[in-house]
Amino acid sequence: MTDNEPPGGARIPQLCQQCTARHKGICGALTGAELARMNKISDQRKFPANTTLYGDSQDVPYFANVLEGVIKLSKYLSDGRQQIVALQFAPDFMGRPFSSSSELSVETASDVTLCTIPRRGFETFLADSPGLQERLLRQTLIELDETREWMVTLGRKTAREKVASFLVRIAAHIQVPDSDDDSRYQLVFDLPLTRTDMADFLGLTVETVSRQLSKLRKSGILEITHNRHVEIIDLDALLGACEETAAA
Amino acid sequence: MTDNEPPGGARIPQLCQQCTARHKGICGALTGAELARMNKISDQRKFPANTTLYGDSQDVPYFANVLEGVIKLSKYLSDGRQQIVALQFAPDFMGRPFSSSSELSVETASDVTLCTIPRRGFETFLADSPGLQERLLRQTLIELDETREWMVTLGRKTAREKVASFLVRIAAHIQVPDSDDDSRYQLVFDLPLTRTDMADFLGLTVETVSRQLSKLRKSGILEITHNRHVEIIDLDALLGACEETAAA
DNA sequence: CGTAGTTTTGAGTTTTGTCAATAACCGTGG
DNA sequence: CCACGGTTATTGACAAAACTCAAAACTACG
Repeated sequence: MTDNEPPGGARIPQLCQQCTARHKGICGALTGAELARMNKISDQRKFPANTTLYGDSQDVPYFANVLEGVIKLSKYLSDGRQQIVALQFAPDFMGRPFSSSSELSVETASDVTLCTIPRRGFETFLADSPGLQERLLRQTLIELDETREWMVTLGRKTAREKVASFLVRIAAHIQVPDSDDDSRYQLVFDLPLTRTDMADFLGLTVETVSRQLSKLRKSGILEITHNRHVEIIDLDALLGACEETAAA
Repeated sequence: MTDNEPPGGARIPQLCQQCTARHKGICGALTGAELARMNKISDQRKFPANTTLYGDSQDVPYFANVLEGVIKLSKYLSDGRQQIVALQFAPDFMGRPFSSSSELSVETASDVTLCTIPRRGFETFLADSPGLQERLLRQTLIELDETREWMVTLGRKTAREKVASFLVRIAAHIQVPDSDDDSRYQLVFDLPLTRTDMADFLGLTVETVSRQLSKLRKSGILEITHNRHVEIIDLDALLGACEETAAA
């Protein structure tokens, strides 16, 4: 592929063409020319699992599209209790424009590839492009919806329902390398979180998470090998376990 | 005050001038001319406590600024378990542009005054005014921050900490009629929620909420009369009770 | 193979939930 | 002003769910 700019300046950069985020992510709002400009200031970077990208009370110095892997956003109480408040999967957009008063810690849960964009550059960009701003508003509203959905899980579900809901959530969002299965749920995947992280996402203890997983395993709903590798055997039963009716 | 339009068309409508939302709410982003246009299609309306403004899975047909009172947004599980996912106080903006896939029920918790704007009108407005869109994005991001903050309460705090956190939250947000006290927290106020609603916001049962309130009362941190009327006696102790360290 | 880190399992305790009874509050009408 | 009925809140006794602490099993990796 040549690098010649066509007269209109609307060529889509090579890098962005391959990028998953091109279709569903924030960049989908951009014109070819804008993409080219964005591409100039953005940077593809890889991080190993369990890297702290950014700690408390500091502004993240860049925005990013998650291209691969899972990011966890968490909050801490002063005595160390932790709550994971969001997981971000590809092609989610990561970052908080207009600076954040909320103190969040941003860590990679698995190996992660990001397309990073320096904060400053992105914010001028945002001011120029109403399309981008609308896209960002839409994505933020969706995140808000999902966060509220998870509040129901945290506040009102039992340990069993929480664990089942977590597995379903992962099955719905995770990307499995060379899987041609693009149905609604992945039935086979590796958990991107340790038991401790799962507990911190679900508002439970490690032991409770482990016990509930064991029960799901023993009742034949799923299989777990090597701690992380999950196969969902009975999807309907798992979906049912996300919200069990008292009666019956 | 005369009603003559000045040459520039930038007069601020009488109604909006008085409106609380004028300063902090969504309308602060508007120019005088825009306010006038918005004012033509908006409508001030009062609702008694415990009115369902909008039920599940329907789009709210209007947007609104909350001028007075408290709105609760809640979600239900199929067996009736309820979780309140947000409380909206004046001058919050209420509504979900671009339609919502999430099924929310919107009810008044107290008597409420709204400045309503028909959905259609607001959305064309939004498309025209980048300032409004940015304002909306900012407010949505703040809501997301607050929701995440509350997730920590739901997932990781004890019953006592939850109840204390709730009281502090109310003290920080509620408007008290003819109070000249504009400090950070109102020390005297009426609870806008029943014990049942408090329980549904905190992920607890009514009985647990009641017991924790009794304990706070008996330890001299606050007084409660007529069920709803709260006086905070020892604010520091209450703030401390929001996040208690294991040690000690 | 051995070691460090994770996960699972067990036993006992604590917190919170459940069920049931009592008490307080609110509006209405005598 | 007080009595009444309906609703809402409190309290108690008990049960269940989830947590804590401790030990054993598994996994990954040198």
